[in-house]
Amino acid sequence: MIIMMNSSNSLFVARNVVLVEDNPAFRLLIGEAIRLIGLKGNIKECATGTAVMDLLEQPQTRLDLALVDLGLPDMGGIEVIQAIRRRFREIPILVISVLSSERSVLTAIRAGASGYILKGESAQSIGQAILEVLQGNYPISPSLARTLFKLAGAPTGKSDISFSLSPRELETLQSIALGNSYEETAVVMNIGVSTVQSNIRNLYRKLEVRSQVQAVTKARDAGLI
Amino acid sequence: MIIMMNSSNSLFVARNVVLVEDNPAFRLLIGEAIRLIGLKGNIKECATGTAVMDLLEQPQTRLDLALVDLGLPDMGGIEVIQAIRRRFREIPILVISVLSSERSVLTAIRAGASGYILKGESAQSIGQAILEVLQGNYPISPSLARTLFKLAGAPTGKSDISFSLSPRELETLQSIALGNSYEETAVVMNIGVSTVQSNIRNLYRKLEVRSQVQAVTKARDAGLI
DNA sequence: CAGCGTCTACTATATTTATGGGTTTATTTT
DNA sequence: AAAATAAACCCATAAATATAGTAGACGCTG
Repeated sequence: MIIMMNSSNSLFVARNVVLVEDNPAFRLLIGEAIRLIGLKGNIKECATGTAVMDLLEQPQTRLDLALVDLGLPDMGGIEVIQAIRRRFREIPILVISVLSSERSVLTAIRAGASGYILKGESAQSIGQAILEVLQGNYPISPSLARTLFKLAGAPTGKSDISFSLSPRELETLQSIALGNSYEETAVVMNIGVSTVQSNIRNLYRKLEVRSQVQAVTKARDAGLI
Repeated sequence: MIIMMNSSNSLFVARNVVLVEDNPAFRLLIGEAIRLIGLKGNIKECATGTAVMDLLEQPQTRLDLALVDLGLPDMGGIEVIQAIRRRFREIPILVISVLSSERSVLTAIRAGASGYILKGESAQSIGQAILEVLQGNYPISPSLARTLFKLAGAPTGKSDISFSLSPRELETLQSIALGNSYEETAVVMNIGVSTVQSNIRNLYRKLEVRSQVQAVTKARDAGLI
């Protein structure tokens, strides 16, 4: 787990790094982490998303590494990541955030992050993570590994949209999603076909759809199935 | 990153461990890893999948940790993981394998693995990984982290089943999957409703289904949509 | 208690879908 | 070259689904 620090290592040549972080205290912490691992480079600090955008727009800008915080005052860190990734296809982008939610991790990964580490970590650990992304690895805080496993194993693709279907309506929808007809659904749910129709009608209204396929698709996207 | 070894730590009480591994050399390596971290426990070694099954069938069997190799002589390690997971809902299951493919990692995770480490690692690293799973973390070899990121970010869920739909049949199906009716599909495809019906009928036969929802579901699973 | 939502149920009609029957054309197999 | 196969098209019809109107029983909330 310990990466040897070798002064002849190519990791330690001068590098162009952008640090996106609005909080001065954390800028110091991360600066400390960078010093700890002996990384020499030209470090640009951006406190806002717009500052990053300005930097990316300049044609002469070169980057080898981006360290970005998700919580910025003016725009979402996710958009910043996407913008950086669009401009520099290959560079490592390490997220350093206080946010530990599944949603944060997922959106960051989808946006193009190469690693995700929490701010609770020590300067030493953060430095270690920086070394790893530079080597092409994908460091992640141990407490987030579980989240990552879950995401990898269960491709839910959950959206944050949530529909307030009643229990029976949900059951009805789930039965339909399995490919059951109204009649089959009525049998397995121990209700009449008329009731299935009622349930379907009501959940169609809630989901704003007008066919089984649309309902099932929408429900899948919303993670109801 | 370094976990302190503290003899008063609850990790080091006696534990019931099962080691599933057919190769004697690797059994020694893993035994060495266990000694290195000072884990005391009752270690059962199984060289075959059936041996594990026998063990699981005994009512008095108690387990706190499973270490399983994916390459077994008689049955797939995946099935072993599933069986262990069925019997013991909560225990950590650490995969120790030579297989580094995306597919191996994914199926192991879906089967219920709590960590995945490659056999190329040192006894020290393996021991470290064992400590981590015991703490509820999800250790993974650094070289696999990229795979995990990819899986988490791009939930393709592709199955290897492939159906030979003709181009028009596929188009028809895709239109239906968007929630279009036969009539709407006919318009966008510049054909008659009758033809849509024919296409649908033919692809139903190929997919062996009898409704839109079933067809769309099957096609999604097969990665056609 | 009046109102709202849920769950159940029925009737009735309109629309859509599933499935039967075909034809033609092109490709592959025998 | 004849036969078989599959794609793409059309028609007709029975089955299933969507939509509308209505309504009783139940529980919850203001």
